[in-house]
Amino acid sequence: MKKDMDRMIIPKPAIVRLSTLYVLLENLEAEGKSMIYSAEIGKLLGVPSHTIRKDISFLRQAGTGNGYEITNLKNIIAEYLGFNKYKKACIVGMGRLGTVITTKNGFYSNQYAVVAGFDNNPEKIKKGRNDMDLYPMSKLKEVIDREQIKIGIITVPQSSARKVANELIDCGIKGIINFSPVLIEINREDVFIRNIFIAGEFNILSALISQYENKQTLGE
Amino acid sequence: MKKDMDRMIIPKPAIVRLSTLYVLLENLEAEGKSMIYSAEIGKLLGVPSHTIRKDISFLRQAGTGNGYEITNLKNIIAEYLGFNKYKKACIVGMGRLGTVITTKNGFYSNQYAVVAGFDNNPEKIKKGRNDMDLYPMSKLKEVIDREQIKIGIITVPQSSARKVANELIDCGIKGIINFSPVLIEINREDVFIRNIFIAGEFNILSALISQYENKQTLGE
DNA sequence: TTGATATCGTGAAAAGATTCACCGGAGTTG
DNA sequence: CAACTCCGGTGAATCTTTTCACGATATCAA
Repeated sequence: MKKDMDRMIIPKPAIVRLSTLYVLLENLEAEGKSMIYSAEIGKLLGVPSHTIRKDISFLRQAGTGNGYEITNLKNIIAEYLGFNKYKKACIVGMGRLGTVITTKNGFYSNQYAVVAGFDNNPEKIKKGRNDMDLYPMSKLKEVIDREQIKIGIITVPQSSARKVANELIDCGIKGIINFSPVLIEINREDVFIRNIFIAGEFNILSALISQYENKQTLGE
Repeated sequence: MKKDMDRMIIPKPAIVRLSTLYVLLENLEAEGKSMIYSAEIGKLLGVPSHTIRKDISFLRQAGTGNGYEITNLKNIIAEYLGFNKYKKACIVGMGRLGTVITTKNGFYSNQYAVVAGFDNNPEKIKKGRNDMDLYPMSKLKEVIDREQIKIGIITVPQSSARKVANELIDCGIKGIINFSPVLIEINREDVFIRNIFIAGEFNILSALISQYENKQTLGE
């Protein structure tokens, strides 16, 4: 029953899709649904059903041939992709955005826990409005080590984002979600950065829309 | 001097990179820098220099052979990708996240304007704390038509996200930035959705980190 | 002007991701 | 227990994207 033996490398886009699928399955499970078909998933995710089947087939252990059992599929994805390994995160920058993001109001899954918040403004770390512990920046390494945190969120202003990113990496953080509108230089293949770049999203949409329009015009 | 004639189709990932590059160039320009090399850009964006050169070469009109003039490159990208076409956006959901995102605190580029905010809670649209006009949901179509808005931001709770997305699309919106933690069904190729999915980002990082670790273990 | 150096631009090769098409197993029906 | 239908699984074909390698062009110094 070779499980780890032939664990192949999954295309990155497939990882991203499966990660999203996982959240979808969580939602469906909460709604009380128990089975789902590839075609249905595809519709919900906006991708063709064969893409879904292929993605799932990379896991090499899923279905029985007739639909997917939601809880089971969810667990297989979590296990295969290692979701259960790194559940703790910390956040640097307790301004308004940082506070909103980490408030348990449904904008982040309760599967993960943001266990520590940092800011170098003492005022910001006084307010006990959050569900997590707040610390000054000087405690960064201590807390990350103690809590074994591997994921960091950056919500500091532009000017200090890069510095903070480097500090996090030095403290052993392996994954960063960056909300600050600045690009972070990465030159280590063992650290992953997800830039959530609101200004960039506008540009991307703008470009996609007008590229689509051009295509239409050319085609006619 | 055929410009539009041989306008080729640019790979989507290249569009996304160029869109990000644009924001980088804005930053650099603001810092007073005037020239930049592909290697430098690559370092800042975390991609190899040849990828940058290739991306820029899709534009077919850029360099002189020795570095890029920042302002010029910026303008070429904007022109080619149509950034100057759709600058107006609206936002639905004036809760805390919606308010933070649209506050001019540096989290979104001043190149775009969120000109209207909607909410169906009359309380939320009373506070004059924002820089934009606020309306009840009933005015959606009227305002979108009048202002010729093509981009919409969704910051409503999970339960109504899908409904809101459909309403926006019905009103003629062509690009959506969705912050709600729910997947939106799209079955129109003329509407583009960018899901900013915080819970999903955690999963993705978690998966990338553990996939990396597996690779390391296998390789040794 | 000439040579040396640095950097871009791009066609072609390689790698990577998606789509296709068909096989086979699981339910279902009579 | 066939026969039929519906789906998932997956190798192979196709399509897309990235990487490579090298010719061409600009810059600078002497």
